[in-house]
Amino acid sequence: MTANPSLNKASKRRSSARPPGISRANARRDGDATRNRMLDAAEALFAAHGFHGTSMRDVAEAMGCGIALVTYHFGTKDVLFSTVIKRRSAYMANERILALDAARAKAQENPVPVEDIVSGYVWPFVERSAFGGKGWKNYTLFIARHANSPEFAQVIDQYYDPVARQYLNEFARTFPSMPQTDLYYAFSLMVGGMVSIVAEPGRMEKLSSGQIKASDIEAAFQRMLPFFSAGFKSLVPPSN
Amino acid sequence: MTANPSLNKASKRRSSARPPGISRANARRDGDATRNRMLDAAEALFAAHGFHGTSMRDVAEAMGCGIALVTYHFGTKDVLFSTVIKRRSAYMANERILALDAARAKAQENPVPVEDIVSGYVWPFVERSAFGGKGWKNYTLFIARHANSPEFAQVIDQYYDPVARQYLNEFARTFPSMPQTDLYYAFSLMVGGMVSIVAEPGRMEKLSSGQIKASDIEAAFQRMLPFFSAGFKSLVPPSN
DNA sequence: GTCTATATGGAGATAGAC
DNA sequence: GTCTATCTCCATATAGAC
Repeated sequence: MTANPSLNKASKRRSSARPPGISRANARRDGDATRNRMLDAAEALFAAHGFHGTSMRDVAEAMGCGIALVTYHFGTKDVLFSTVIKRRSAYMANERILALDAARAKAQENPVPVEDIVSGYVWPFVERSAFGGKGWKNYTLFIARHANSPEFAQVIDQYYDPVARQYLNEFARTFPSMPQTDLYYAFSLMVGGMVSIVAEPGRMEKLSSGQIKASDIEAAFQRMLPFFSAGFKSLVPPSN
Repeated sequence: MTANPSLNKASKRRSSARPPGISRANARRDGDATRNRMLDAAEALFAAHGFHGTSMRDVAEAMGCGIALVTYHFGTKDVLFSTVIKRRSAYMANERILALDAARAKAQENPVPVEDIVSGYVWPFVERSAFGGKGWKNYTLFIARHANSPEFAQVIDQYYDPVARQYLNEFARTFPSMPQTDLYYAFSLMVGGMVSIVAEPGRMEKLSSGQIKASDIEAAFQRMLPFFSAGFKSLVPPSN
């Protein structure tokens, strides 16, 4: 539930760090730290305005540097975009796998309860959105914004499909009588609902005339868990 | 289930139509027909590449005309965008209201079954996506693509909120013991799932290794209906 | 690793002829 | 109602100095 170790290595000094005693502190700065700040800026801008609504200039301006530095570090806008996903997807994949392993261990020989499978997939996303700080919040908005666009979903799925397949397999073990197609539909409805509810905190507030606190995403999870679990169960064919 | 009467008025001649016997058939064409073809082109392009990924030039090129004609008819890109929504939202709103009225009449004094409320809201969207032809298909993709982006959702909601509120009220009558907030969460999960499943037909095919026919969106509805209905019921507080 | 300068093309919007 | 021409600005990406 804490920061991913694999993310921390990005803040370590590289072997090509400048020798001590160099006066131009701003000139030769640490490249990895710069790249990370650039990813933060791009992540926030992509989340707020989308891929096509964000320019390399916008990223450079948010960084307080020239555009050339952005292309120096990432080459093209597409690489910058996919690197934003790559940076955080490993952590989420890991959390989801850990949750699945724990659920399996708890269930022992029995089928894993659907609530535990749903929770294992949904909670890491919701938890990071609510408690992961500004960076993770931007990232979940980023994902929500691009998830329904095939051109971007293709890039996103590249990082999320392997874990999604493991979860689909676990759902299949819990619901052995359910057709594969129904499992895919249910899984898709779950993911679509999950990302949409994280997408726009202010939206539900408007519909509900301010009854929902935008920051209270954790409360949303307490509804998603029974909602999705019951949804899965509803597709179990009647056993004659 | 047929075309909305309010859409047909767009194809009527305006009083400023050209007098009979004019030779330049291509020059002074019918403005409303042109506007509609332009909306078709913009709708398809916005659906495929999003607002920021589509240029006025793209729309003009798809039309086979100059850019000036697009700005002549719609002024700005924002107006073109919102007009795309406006053109079809009235039909959908009407279908949903008719379905709600029918469900109420069927239930008489009793609470309307949750399945009928869910169906009344979801079916018109799914039905148009599957059977409404290329224009409606593009429109549902258009909605799915922009639904999770606050800047666009604001424009979309402007046309959909009134009917959404009526449905929320009906859900509240069916589930009188359910807190309002839970109703909003459930409604949001339903809408998020609905649009995401229509968003990318090819996506589930990939996850399912081709077991789902992309065109078979109606089959998706048969899963959505029990899934969402069970989801709503799962949030009913236990009655002591 | 970071900068300035630039190459090349596309963006939204308007003017005014027909 | 439609066209050509154009204004002004911004896009991505690169070259080369420091």
